[in-house]
Amino acid sequence: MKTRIAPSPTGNLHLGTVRTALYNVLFAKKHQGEFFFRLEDTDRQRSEEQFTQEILEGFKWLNISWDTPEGHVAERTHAPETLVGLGEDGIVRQSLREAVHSSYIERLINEGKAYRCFATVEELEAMREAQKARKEIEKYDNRSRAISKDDAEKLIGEGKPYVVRLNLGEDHIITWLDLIRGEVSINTKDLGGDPVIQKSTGQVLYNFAVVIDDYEMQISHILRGEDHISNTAKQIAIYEALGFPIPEFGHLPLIFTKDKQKLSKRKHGDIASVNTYKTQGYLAKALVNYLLGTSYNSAKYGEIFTIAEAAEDFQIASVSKSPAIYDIQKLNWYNRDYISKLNYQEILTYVSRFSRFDLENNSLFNPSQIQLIIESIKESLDKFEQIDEHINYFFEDFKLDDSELVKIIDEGKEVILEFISLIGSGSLDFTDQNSIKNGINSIGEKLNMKGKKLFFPIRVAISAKTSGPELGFIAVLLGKEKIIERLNSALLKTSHRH
RNA sequence: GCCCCCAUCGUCUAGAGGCCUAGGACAUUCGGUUUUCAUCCGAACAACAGGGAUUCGAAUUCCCUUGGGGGUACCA
Repeated sequence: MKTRIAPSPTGNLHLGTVRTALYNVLFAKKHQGEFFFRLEDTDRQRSEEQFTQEILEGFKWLNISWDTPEGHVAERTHAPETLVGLGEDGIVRQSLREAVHSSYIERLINEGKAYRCFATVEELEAMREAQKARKEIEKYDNRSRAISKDDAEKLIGEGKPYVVRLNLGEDHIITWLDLIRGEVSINTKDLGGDPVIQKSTGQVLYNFAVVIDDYEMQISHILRGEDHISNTAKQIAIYEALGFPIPEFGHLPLIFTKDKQKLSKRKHGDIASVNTYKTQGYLAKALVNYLLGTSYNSAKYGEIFTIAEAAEDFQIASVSKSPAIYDIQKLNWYNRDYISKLNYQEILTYVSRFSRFDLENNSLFNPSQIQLIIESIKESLDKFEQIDEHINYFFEDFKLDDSELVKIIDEGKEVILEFISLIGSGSLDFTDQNSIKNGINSIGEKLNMKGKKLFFPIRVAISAKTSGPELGFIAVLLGKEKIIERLNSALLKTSHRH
């Protein structure tokens, strides 16, 4: 059992690519097979080295690794001993395999299974126009099938450009037993005429290169998105023409956005790019779990599982057939769950990377205080990017500008006034959070206030937040001076009464 | 247009003819805890797209309709 992922470096690492990779890894793992990586970098116009690097970094971040393929040495039609295009990194680069691809094209032409088509783009356009006018289905009419060898050679001699097309032969039905969908069949007459397999530039087309490469890499099971279903029919026709054994295919459902659009780099930008999750402080394991959890669920582990755990009872046939809608809330839930399972050292590492404050070498707080602070807020972190909005008031002063917050201060100024005078009386111990808490309680009794009315004004005054750790906890860490200072400056925001 | 794929709570899903009064998770709402917020705990809300057929019995099988999606290149 050999599976693979074959991304093309024409953009950032896409969530869909990762999901497909994950299922291939999972499937291979389940059957103690191998998983390979091929870079489909033949589109020189759109491929960029920068994207290649991003994709590789993304895979590294996600902790997805691959095996090194050996290839079909015995059946090789060309010289080298090892798989052409295989790098030391175990990656097969399609762009290095052009000669290999061409050799197979030649073979197909010689065997009469493919032919040269000299029709120009203009001719083909005219043909389609005419078909349209006649209300026929627009497709290539296989006009060049009949060109004789002599005529073809003559035209080549004249330097006329040509493409190579695969001869699909008589209309017939191509059927395969899809690993996920069951039997799928497509009539060759619906394929739009004999497909081009080599461009006039000499470069082979995607569908052809894929077949050659998958064959030589000995891929046995191809799991890919369902947007490839009609490619599969064409590819099977190529496998048949070449006499290659046909691998198993499985077509995964796509990921959609809420408006049921295919998640695309162009239209949905950031959310489609893995890099976004990395830079916002998602845990790779959470993203992996989320992605696997759409379309598959583990009978044994329920919602939360690693790839290794999922592999224990993975059944390819029970992967969902219908598309999954991207749900950031569920991803966030996974991420919170994974964060909560991290130990403090791990959290500190992440949090330090995302905070603008120097947490590991801090002048205001010692390491154990930092630990208290971080552990007090870690439960409310969707992603590490949010760290500073939860801890900033510990490290720096703030301006109370938000009208909601000012309103809370204004309505609760008596509480604040009372708290200031209580602190002034010297009866509160700022080394003991219970002392502070009891103090606040006594204010509640005195003013006959409780709940929100009592706590919110103080909380907002000292943290500019409506949520966070215990007030006593915050007060002890910030200290008496800072608390008084913040209470007083909060009062400046109130409408003056005295 | 043509071809192909898909169809269970708002979302991800469980469900392989009777275990389904359709289960779980996320989200939402309401309680409890926290004299506040968050956390945590408990509960509620909420779905088999529609119509036929097969069957003693259908979310599960078949057909049609509808809806959604994908493909239809000398892109990958």
